[in-house]
Amino acid sequence: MSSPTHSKKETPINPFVRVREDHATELAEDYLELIEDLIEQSGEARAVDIAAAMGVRQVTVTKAIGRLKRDGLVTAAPYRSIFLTDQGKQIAKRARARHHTVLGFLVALGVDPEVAEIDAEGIEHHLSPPTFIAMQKFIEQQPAVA
Amino acid sequence: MSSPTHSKKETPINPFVRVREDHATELAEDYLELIEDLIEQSGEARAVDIAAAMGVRQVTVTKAIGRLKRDGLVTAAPYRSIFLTDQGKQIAKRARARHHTVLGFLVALGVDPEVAEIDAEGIEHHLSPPTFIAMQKFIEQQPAVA
DNA sequence: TCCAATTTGTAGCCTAGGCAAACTTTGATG
DNA sequence: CATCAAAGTTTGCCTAGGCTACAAATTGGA
Ligand SMILES: [Mn+2]
Ligand SMILES: [Mn+2]
Ligand SMILES: [Mn+2]
Ligand SMILES: [Mn+2]
Repeated sequence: MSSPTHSKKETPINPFVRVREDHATELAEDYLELIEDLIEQSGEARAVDIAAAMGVRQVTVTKAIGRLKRDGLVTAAPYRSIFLTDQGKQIAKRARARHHTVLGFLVALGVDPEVAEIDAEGIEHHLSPPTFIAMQKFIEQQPAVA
Repeated sequence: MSSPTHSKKETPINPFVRVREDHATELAEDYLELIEDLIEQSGEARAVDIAAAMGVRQVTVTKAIGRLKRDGLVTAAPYRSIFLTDQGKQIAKRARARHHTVLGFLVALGVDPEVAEIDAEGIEHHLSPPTFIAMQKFIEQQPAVA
């Protein structure tokens, strides 16, 4: 047969549909990356610290963690800190690499690092592979900053 | 007095808070731009066309238009087409200019125009003024494509 | 040890933004 | 000018992701 019935996920042609899909996975990616950062930095990820970093209330974190648990991305026991599953770690790793690249790209473009950090947090979820690759190439082609 | 009590809107320092704010205004911007496009192209903006363009059902458009009406950005009477208020037109104009710049930037970066169109639809809502200006400068500095 | 501050959980509320199903209005056409 | 298909509305439902208020558990310090 030509053209397999199911490839991977049918990339939508409609830009607005794509944006909605991007947003559906956004919060998970940001949470997972943050949880890994907290474990790295302070030894564990507590809801209170996640809440402070995300700028939301703890109860909002609790509900989000519940969804991540449901989706098999974290493990969490009551009154205990939060851990990533293998799948969660994979997503966190990719999210971090992507974030790093977008940040580097914006800085290479001449944007102040503080502003770049803020904008990267939103932009990073809306990049097709070709756009991401173009950003990587741009960074490489940049002459090292003096 | 030094530092006025209220400036304009207190730009948040927390990237995640900024992203949430960006998303809160996103749908309005995209709808308004689209409505103006439809009026330009076909003489009027009908819910059925908005729905097709956005990739949602008509009832979803109806509800969204209700929010835009509530916020003073459109006028709409039952079973009639939709019009922008002056405020709605302003937002649409800015959104279109911004969209155009982001698209041009991605193409200048070497991204295929079709892909650029898709990615621009998400990226455009997450740009600080300095990043936007950096994109404009990059476009200008680009040698004209042969 | 114990107790009070911190942290987490629970209950209940809200808005945005999606959907399907059924009903109503409009307007083109015979 | 009656009909009927297309368009729009209404109703009711859902999930995500916010919030407050209050209850319960944990834990470090006296
Ligand atoms: Mn992000
Ligand atoms: Mn976004
Ligand atoms: Mn958009
Ligand atoms: Mn747009």
